[in-house]
Amino acid sequence: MSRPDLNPAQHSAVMTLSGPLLVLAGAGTGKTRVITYRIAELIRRGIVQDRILAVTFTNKAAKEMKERAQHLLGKRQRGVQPPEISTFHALCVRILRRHADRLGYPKEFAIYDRSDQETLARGALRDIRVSADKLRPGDLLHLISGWKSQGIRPAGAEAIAQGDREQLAAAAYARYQTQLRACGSMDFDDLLLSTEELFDKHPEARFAEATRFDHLLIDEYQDTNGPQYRIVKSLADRHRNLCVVGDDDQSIYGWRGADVSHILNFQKDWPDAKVVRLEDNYRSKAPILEAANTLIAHNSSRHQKILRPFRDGGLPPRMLRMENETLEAEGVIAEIRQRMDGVDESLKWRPSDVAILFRTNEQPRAFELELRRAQIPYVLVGGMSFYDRKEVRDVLAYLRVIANPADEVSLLRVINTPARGIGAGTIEVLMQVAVVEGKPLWEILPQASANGDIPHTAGDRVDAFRALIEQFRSKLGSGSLFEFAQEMLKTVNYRAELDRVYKTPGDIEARLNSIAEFLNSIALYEQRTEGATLQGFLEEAALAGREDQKDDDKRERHAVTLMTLHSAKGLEFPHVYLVGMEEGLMPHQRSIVDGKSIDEERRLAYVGVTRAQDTLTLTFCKERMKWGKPRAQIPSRFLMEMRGETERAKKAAEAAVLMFRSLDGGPADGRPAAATPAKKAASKPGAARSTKKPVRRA
DNA sequence: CCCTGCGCTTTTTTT
DNA sequence: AAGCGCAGGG
Repeated sequence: MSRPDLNPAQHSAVMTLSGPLLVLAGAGTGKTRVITYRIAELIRRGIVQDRILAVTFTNKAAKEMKERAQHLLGKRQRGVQPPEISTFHALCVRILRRHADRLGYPKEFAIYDRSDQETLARGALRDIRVSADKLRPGDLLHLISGWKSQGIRPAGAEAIAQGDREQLAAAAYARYQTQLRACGSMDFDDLLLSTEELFDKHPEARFAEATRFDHLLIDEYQDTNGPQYRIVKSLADRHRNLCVVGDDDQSIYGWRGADVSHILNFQKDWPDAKVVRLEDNYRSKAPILEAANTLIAHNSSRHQKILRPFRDGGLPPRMLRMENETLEAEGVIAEIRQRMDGVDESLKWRPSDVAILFRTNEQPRAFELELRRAQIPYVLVGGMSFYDRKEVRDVLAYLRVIANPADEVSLLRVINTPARGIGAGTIEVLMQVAVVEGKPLWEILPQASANGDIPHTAGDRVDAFRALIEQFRSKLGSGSLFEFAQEMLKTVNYRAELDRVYKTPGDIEARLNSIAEFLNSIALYEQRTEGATLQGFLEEAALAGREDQKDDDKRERHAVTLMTLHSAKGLEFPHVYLVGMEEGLMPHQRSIVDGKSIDEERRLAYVGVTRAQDTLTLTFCKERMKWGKPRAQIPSRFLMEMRGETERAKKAAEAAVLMFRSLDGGPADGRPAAATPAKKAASKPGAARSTKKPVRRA
C-alpha cells in the first residue's frame, strides 16, 4: 500500500501560492504536510524565508512544524533556516515589545497564567465585596475572558451587562484589569487584545508589522477568536497572500471564545478566495472512519464533507462496558500489557503506539495507578503541569518579584513564604496604606516600620524582607542566572517552607527534586539563549506553560500517552482507547444541563475517534465514583450515534437530561441527593426550563 | 503569629 | 476525595 507524495487536492493547495486560500482539511488528510510543503515551495520559488509567517495554536505544533520544514528544506539547500513559525501569543508578545512605547505599556511585562488570574479574580471579588456564592472566581474569569475575546473592555462590559450577576462581574472586571496593569502584567487575552488595540490606534505600527511578511499561513483556523481573527486580517490585507487551514468539524474551543463562523465565512471576507478540500484520509482504517463520519453527521450547520478512507481492512471500534472506573483502568491496562507481551514480534504493540484519551483531568488517576502497577512507561500530557506545583510557583514568584517588585500577586505570595513573621494582620494594614496612597504595595514597604499601625517587630521584619529582595535586585544582570537563582533560594531558606509543609522525608525530597528540575530549566534556557535575562526566562516559562518539557521527546518515544481530548487534536496513534464514554462526562454534564454545546461535545468525540489509525476501543462504566460516592452512569449517546442507532441515542440523551436537571447530580440508587435544602428548593421548580442558574433574591 | 483539625463545597476543556 | 475557609489552642 503506497501513499502518493501529494494527491491532486494537496498538490493544488501547495501550489496556489498567491491570493487568499482556504484549505478545508478533514481529520487525517495531511494538512500538516500541505503547510510544510507549501512553505518549502515558497522558498524554492525564491521567497526569502524571513518574509513568511506561519501561526499555530500550540508551541508543540510550532516546534513540530519548524522541524518538518527544516527537514524538507535541508534536502534542497543546506543552511536554510525555516521561516518564522510561532503561536499567536508569542507573536503578539514580540509585536507589543517592538511598539511598547506607542501604547505606553512597559517594555517588560509579566504574563499571568490561569493561576495568577485566579488570585487576581479572587482579590477583585473581595475588593468589591462579592461573596463566592454570588460569583465564583472561576466564573468571573470565564466572563472576563468572554468579554476580552470580543474586544470588550471594562467600561463596555458595564454597559452591556445583563442582570445582577453580570453587573457584578463587570465591576470586578474593572478592578481585575486595574490590578493587572498595576502589577505590570498581562493575561493571555490581553496579549491579543492589546495587539489589536495597537493596530487600531497606531496605523503606522500596523503597517510596520504587516510589511514584515509577504505570506501568512494560519493553522487550525477554526479555533480563532475575535482578536485573533482581526489580527490576521490586519496582517494580511496588504499582501493578501493568506492561507488558512482548518476543519470546522474539529472546532472544540468555543468555550474559549473561538468562533467557527470565521472559517465558515472565509469566502465572504475574501471573495476571490480559492477553496481546496482535502477529503482523503490517510490515517484511519475504513471502519473507524465510517464510525467517525456517522457520528459527526449528527451535527447541523457544518461544511458538508465526507472523509474517504485510503486504508482498508481493520475492525470497527470496540465498545466495552466496565463495572466502574477502577475496573475500567484495570481492563484497559491489562489488555495493553497483553498486547505488548505478544508472541508474534511483528504484531507486538510498543507503548508509544498507544494513547488513552479522556474528557476531564480527574479521569487519568486510575489509569496512572494501573500503568505503574503494570510497569508500563507513560506520559501524562497537561494535567498538573510542572509550573502548577506549589514549590515551583513559589520559586517563580520570588524571581518575578526580583524582576519586578510591582508584581503584587507574586509579592504577596512570597512575602511570608517561608514564614518570616509577616502575618495576615500586618499585610492587611500595609495593603490599606497602599490603597489610600494609591501606590503599589512594594513602595509602601519602606514606610512600614515608621508606620504606627503595625507593631515594631513586624516593621523590622518587613524591612529585612525588602532588603533581601533589594539585595538580589542589585545583583541581577551580573553572572549566571542559574547560580543567581540557586543562591537566592539558599539565602531565602526556602527549605524551611518545605520542612513546614511536608512531613515525610520522601515528600520533601520530591519537592526538592522538582525545584532542581526547575533550576535546570533555567540553566538550559541560558545555554540556548544569546543575551539571556531573567525577564526573558520568565516570559518563556509563561508562554511554554503546560506544554512540553525539554526531555519529553525522549520519554514520549517509549511511553503510553495519557491526555485529554483537547490536547489530542492534531495527533495520531495506532491504538486509541477513548475512555469514560458516558453521559455527564462525554458529553459533559455542563453541556447537557444548559443544552447548548452538545454539538461541540460531539466534535470532541469526533476528534477522539479520528486520532486512531489501526484500532479504536471505547469504554464506558456502569458506575463511577463522584465525591466519594458511587453513581450510576448512562452510556454516551455518541456510542449509539456512531453505530447509526439514532433512536437509542435520543433515549440516552433524554435520560441524561432528566438525571442531571432534576436530581441536581443525583446518586446511583436513583434517590435524590441529600443536597442542601435551600438549594434544592430553589432549583426544583424552575429547573425544567431555565438555561441559567436561577438567580435567588436575598 | 502559626499550626491543627473540622466542616463545607466541589461538576470541563487551555493558549 | 480533596481543597478551602474558619475557629481555637499554643
